[in-house]
Amino acid sequence: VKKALDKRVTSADVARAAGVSRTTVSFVLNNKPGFTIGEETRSRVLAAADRLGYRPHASARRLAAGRSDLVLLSLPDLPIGVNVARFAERFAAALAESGLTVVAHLAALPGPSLPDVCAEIDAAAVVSLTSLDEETHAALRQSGAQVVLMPDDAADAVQEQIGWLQARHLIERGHRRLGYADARQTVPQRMAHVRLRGAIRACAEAGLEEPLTIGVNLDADDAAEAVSRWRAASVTGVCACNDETALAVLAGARESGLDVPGDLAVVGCDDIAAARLAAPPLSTVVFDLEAAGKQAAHSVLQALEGRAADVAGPGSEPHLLIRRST
Amino acid sequence: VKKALDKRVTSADVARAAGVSRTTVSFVLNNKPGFTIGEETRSRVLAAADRLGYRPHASARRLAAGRSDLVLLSLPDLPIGVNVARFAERFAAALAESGLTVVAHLAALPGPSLPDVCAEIDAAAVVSLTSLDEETHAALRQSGAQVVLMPDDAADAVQEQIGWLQARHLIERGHRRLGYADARQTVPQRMAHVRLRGAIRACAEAGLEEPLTIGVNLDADDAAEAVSRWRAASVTGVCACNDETALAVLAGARESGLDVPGDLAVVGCDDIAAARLAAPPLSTVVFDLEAAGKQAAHSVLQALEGRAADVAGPGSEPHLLIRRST
DNA sequence: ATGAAAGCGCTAACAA
DNA sequence: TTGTTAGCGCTTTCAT
Repeated sequence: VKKALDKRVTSADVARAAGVSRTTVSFVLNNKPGFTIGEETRSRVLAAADRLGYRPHASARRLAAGRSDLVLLSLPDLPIGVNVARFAERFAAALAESGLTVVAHLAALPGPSLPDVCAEIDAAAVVSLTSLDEETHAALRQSGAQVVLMPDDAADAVQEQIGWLQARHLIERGHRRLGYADARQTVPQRMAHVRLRGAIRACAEAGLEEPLTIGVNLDADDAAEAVSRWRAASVTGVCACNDETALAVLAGARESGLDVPGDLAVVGCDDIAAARLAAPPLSTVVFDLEAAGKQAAHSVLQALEGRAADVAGPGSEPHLLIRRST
Repeated sequence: VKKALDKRVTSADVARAAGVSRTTVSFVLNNKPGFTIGEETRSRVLAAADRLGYRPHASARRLAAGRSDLVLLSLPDLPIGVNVARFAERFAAALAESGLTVVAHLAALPGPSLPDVCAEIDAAAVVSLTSLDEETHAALRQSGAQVVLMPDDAADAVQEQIGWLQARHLIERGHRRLGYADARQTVPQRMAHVRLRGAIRACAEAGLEEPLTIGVNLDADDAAEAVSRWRAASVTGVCACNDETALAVLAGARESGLDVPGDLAVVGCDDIAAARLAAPPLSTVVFDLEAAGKQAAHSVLQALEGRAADVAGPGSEPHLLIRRST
């Protein structure tokens, strides 16, 4: 038994060690459907591969086979919250079962563009959590991606619905002039705009002015300033683009000596743990991306099945609900 | 001009279109050091490549060149916080400048193991944010990774130091019996144990009993129960493994009608926004992973320079400091 | 049931 | 300065 430390173990090495041809090795290791492998040969090959610590060269395999088992998941924003985490969890679980390998592209980081990364790893499928423009989409297809999945209009509608729910929540409780707290400090949440649109729609439907939008840092002093501007404009209820921003507004109101929700009502979005633990607990819109993760995985699988699929559809309709705490 | 929609554009196509050989194409596109390319030929090749929308087949390139420009960043826990985000940001920025492509492995997700993923994408380097056991490390090397980077003893020492700092903070303020709040609900933070060790050491140094450790869910009721157990054991100060858990303890204390920090002092770790926005604001240990990210990138680059490097060293010493709020 | 041989698309000596 | 040629490690038809 000789241990080679410097050179890669190739399938030829395994073949030699097992006294068979490379073809046989390939058949055995890939469990080829044409089940023509003798039991003794099979185990001999397996043993040799194991003993030599053989790992097939993935790039060579992709080149020869002309297909890839890699799925690239593009995550837009960087501190990754629980919602996206749950999405990813379901997504990965479903794909793992089919032997696909998921790697993530952290789009918020500096570096090569999504199509470049896709090309570099030679992914079979790309799933993005944000809509891609036509150009990017074309580039992805050209990069070899066989299937490209992204939120479609339906998914956007869900985001819009979130803003709508927030505003409705406040309007139903008698608020006639609303504010909207946008995140200023963090990486701009790409979905914030869509949500705002929903809030605007809710106001319009109720015959109200559209919300007074103010960018808020995750800082009590800064939020206090925003709060005073809202107060000056007779705003009594504020929708925040996410829970962290909502917590900032809460802190700002507290600093201004205001009672929440008496003087100022706040509703967030995401249902992060910290929001539930705040005093008073935040009202927040909960949306469940788990189902979407599973569905996205199925779309990918189905599309890859025929190895010829195109842009696939929605990420399903997450259950939207508002958790009332105030 | 013919547009082929079904077949991949290969370097041969470009060569044909430009009326040169594949070698020339390869040289031009890779900007080979042996700068022997005529200006006219060069532009002709570039034009043809662009016109055909040529993208080199990355797998084929890796196979032929025998090297990879992929770096796999393994992220252990899934909701990804700001610390790790900042680390990744610096890390990616430094590597992007050198033309390396970073993709992330979300280790918390179900699916193939790190070595498997590494092999599948054929990464040149792997960086993990948690220590890898000897077996995994060996598997990674066998998977073709030329450099494997992970927190070493020094990095572990930093984590331990965090726990120590938390405990010291409380001890210095006169607390003689400490509690430790471990996360129960979330994916077990792999570093929590190391931190706890630091807290234990601080207690030992001060001649105190070791902290009473209780697992706490991110839930006020559950935390309230933990709080009453601590109170029963005369605990007056609690170190939490992270800020979210600390917020839960805060909520639990509030629910029990206790004054913070009067009746129970709490110190977290991570300095998340929500902690700063809580009432009262949380004391927390801040540690800065940005420097570590940059340093990790440099280690990778240096190691890859000689394409022969081994396990590299520390992730530098983050600046540790405690933000006192109470 | 197994092996021989022809590539997959690219790079990199070596010629010319 | 450019083209010829020989692989990289694997898959896969086609013989055997």
